[in-house]
Amino acid sequence: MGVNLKDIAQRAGVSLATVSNVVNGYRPVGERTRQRVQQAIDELGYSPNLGARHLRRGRTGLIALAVPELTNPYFAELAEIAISEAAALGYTLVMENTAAQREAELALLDGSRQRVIDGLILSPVRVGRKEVLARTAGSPLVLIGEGVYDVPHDHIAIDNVAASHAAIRHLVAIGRRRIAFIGATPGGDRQSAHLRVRGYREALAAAGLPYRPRLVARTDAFGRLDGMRAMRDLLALGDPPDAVFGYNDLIAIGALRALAEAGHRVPEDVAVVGIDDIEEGRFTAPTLTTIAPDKREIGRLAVRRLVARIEGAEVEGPLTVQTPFRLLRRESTGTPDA
Amino acid sequence: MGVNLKDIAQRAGVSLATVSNVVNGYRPVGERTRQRVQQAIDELGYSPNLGARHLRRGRTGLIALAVPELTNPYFAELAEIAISEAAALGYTLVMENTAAQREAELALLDGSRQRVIDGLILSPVRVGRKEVLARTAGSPLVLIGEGVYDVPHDHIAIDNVAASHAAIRHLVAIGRRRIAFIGATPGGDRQSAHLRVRGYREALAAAGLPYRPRLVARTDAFGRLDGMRAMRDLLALGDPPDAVFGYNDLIAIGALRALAEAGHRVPEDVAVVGIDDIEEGRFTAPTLTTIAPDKREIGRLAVRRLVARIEGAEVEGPLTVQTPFRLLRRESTGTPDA
DNA sequence: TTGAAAGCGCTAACAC
DNA sequence: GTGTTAGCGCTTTCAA
Repeated sequence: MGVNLKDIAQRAGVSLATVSNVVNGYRPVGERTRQRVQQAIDELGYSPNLGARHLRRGRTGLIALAVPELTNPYFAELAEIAISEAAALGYTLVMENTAAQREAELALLDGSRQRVIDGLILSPVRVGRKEVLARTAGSPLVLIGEGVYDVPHDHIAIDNVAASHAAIRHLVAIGRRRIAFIGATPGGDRQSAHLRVRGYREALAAAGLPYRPRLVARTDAFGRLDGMRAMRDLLALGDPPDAVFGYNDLIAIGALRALAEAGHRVPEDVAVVGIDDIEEGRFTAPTLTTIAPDKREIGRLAVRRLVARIEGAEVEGPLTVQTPFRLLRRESTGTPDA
Repeated sequence: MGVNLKDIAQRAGVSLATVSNVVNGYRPVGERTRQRVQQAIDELGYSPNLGARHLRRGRTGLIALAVPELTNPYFAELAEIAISEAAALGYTLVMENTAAQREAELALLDGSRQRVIDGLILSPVRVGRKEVLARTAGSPLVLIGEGVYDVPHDHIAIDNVAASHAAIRHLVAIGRRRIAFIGATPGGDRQSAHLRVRGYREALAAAGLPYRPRLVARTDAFGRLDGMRAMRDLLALGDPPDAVFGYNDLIAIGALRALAEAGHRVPEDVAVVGIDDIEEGRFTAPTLTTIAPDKREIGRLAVRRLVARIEGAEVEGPLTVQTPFRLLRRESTGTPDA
């Protein structure tokens, strides 16, 4: 249907190769020839058939970003950044939704889809080191977020333990003593949940506060509903917490809701902190204090690393990059930043 | 790099065509032969090169979903549905973010990208009938959401006017008289904003209430921040509203925030209604009354229509499909559903 | 500086 | 039921 190289070559009275060279600049073309070709291209409205180009080059120009839940604003915000970065580098980004399913993550790793995409950015939650190592697909892989360590792939993440420390230190600094954590995982999954719990425990210890297992609430998933339910359970304890640190902002927002329903004041009765800095947290009542990862940095770095690997470029620096984060104090801990 | 048809053919001692037939079922293959081929496929770990297949078939297997903002949960939720529906039909869905930019929408319509994708689902906000008609790209187009009418393309949307009616009727029914609208557009863009304003005016008239232009707040964009600012302005009026209808849930949530900051009670002083039924609205304090479009229906229908067009199937029924919606009463209008 | 031509891996029309 | 083969549109080597 479309106009192709041959049409242009005929119209301009040159060979296919010459047209290709005008389009790709693979080797020099005489000025007059180039003009004739360019004119033909403009007149006929040619644009290359990327499928054919990719077949020839052995690449598709597609990279995938696989996230456990697209409806988590954190991933939506990350996706928006990654999409534009990929476009800037001449790649098209395909979104995959693993729905936090182990099979979906394995399928991605093992490349049932892999023949179509040149590389994969994966936020793993149900697979670990072993599964990543067992990967057979040959295309580059960049891991983001969760903690699958000691694998021969690029990995972009914040320092989860340090992030927890920062959150807990803040809560301790405003005088809280019974600090709960919501979002521990039942199984061995969600490495980052383990890391965040570890940071929580370490920070409690550093502050001289006791670790109370009953204040660590497990959840099956990591959405608002999970946070709300867990908070209700915590409030039902004989001696409820005076602060809550959520695995992520959605959980913290769910906790805010449960607290409001139960008539507790935030932050007076209970202070709340999350992680992710999703926009929603700036509009809750009260606004949500959070640990803000540098999403722009994560999204851009992940795409750039992946593309560099695909194109065989040298990548300097270590495989694992820890991106910075900041504590954003807002109303839910009573001490908004300026 | 990968294993290809030829490798399998050699291994199994058959021709390329036979292997292709085993894989695609284009024509029958003898049972014994099929087994030998299947064994070779399993042993060598073959999976077809989709690029080559698509080149041959003249299709890429890619469809695009272009939305004005991926970080609007409405679109994220819609995308999640569309991605899985596309996968079920054997297509891969590519997300495009137009960022509500006219140029981005035009580029999509006119197919600078079009050679790679088999079809496009577009939520237009800055282009109208004329631009859609001027489209040169030949691949199928399905419009969702906004009101670009009288064009020869499938269009899936809710009845915006009727949705407004439902919202306003509800507010009138609970005794509100000074009902504001937030999210009118300055220029000629966002057809749906015009339609929603029209529904608002019609419903006011039907209820015998005066139309007060000062209660219609314009916004540049349609996020939480826009809603918050507009609400602040409305509150600064000599005679502020006793109810607010937001163009969408994000705007309504921004309005909630402004009301909370100003110390107004919702719904006692001001009732609030949005449109979209994003999950966030179930967790705000108070929870948000909203008009809930059937996102699942919209997402699935859009993908199915598009695929049907791509594959040249007969599509019955009219081009424009209006999907159902429901009013979900929650705390922000004081009368939660059961 | 330009042209001719060999495929990339696959499908489908045409043979047998 | 199976094999042979001509391309899909493009890039890139080899020649001129």
